[in-house]
Amino acid sequence: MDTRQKLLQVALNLFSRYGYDAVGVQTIVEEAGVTKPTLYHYFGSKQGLFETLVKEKSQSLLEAIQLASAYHGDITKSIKDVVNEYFKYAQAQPTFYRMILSLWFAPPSSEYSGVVQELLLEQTRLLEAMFEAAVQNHGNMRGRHQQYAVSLKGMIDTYIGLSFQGHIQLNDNVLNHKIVHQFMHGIFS
Amino acid sequence: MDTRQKLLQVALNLFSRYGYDAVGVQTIVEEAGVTKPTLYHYFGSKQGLFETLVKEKSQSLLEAIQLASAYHGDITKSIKDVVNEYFKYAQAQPTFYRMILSLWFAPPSSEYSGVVQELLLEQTRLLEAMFEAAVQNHGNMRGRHQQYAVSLKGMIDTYIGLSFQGHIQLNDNVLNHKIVHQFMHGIFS
DNA sequence: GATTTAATATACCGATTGGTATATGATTTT
DNA sequence: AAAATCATATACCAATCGGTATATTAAATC
Repeated sequence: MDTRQKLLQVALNLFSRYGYDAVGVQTIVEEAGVTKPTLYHYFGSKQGLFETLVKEKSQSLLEAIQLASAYHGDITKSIKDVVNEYFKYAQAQPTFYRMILSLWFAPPSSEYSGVVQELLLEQTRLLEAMFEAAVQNHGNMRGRHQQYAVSLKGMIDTYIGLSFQGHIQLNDNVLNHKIVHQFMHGIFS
Repeated sequence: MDTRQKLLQVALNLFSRYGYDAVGVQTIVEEAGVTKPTLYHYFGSKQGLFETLVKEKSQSLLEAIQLASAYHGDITKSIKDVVNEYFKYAQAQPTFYRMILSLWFAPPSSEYSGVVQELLLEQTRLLEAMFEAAVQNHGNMRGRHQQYAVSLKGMIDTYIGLSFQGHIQLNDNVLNHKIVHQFMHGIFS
């Protein structure tokens, strides 16, 4: 692995395990087997390292959600696909997803909040677009895209969080079906 | 206000606004108008200050949930009361609740994680007891107390989080009713 | 009134923080 | 082959970190 990738990987592990603020630049470069100027050469700052990390790691998630959230006349199927992709990603990248979850409600003033909020916003946009497209067949959903998007996302993250704490397993088709069913029921009742 | 209370109040505001790690002891004592030995006299350490803060601030929430979660033959009503109390508390103590939310998924190694997890555990215990008591009238719930408890908590926190970000308003009886309805539907379907 | 205890301040500790000025090989471009 | 750029290291910076040894004042206890 080249130095740049090594730094990103080490940073992810450390940030995830101890938190962004608790990990010093010195620790990162030591574990990566390089020195500080190397890190600053690639990323400019600790914050720049974090931003690069989040953007590169989240790319595949955003692409997957974009595909899954396409609306083809069956909103229930789209939601199911979306939930599936989230669960798949959370299982494939648990360290990263855990880190993002832990920063969900981070204080807006913190230097890492901006990137995380941006990532969240992009996800919300994709989900909103899905609900917006479904309005043609479900008139009662009109004007509530954002609310649906954020509450679906909240529901998904809740279950992913529960899986991280060992309460449930995401590898469960029945669970997926129940979640979607529960969510749809919340919409149409 | 006496010095001790002042320190706790200042610490809460700073922790909530900038995050635990990002706030130095020096900043806290300056804003409180005292010096470091005073803080260490009362709380022993930065961590001790945080623990005291969490325990004192969460006491009223735990008491309210304990009362609301009592089971008197109508599980739907109990859940509704619980949700109500959570929403009331989150509105009364938004700064504190936001701080706790931001530490929900904090790395277990961090020095503040222990207290937060303990608080979460106490809440889960109360909710579990509620579902456990309801088993006599709802046999299909047997053996799932913990899962119900954590998912109800997750749902509540999701909505509280959404309100903090301006997406919804907790001051809405209809919302409360819908949440409980949605949750019950998830249980019995 | 004397003694103890609680509450506060001054001044300091070593360690660590994020970040950089400067230099040196290594690689690429011209 | 020369010049320029990239990638890395040594050695350092001021500032801040959490925490404390010591002293002093104020309040409570005897």
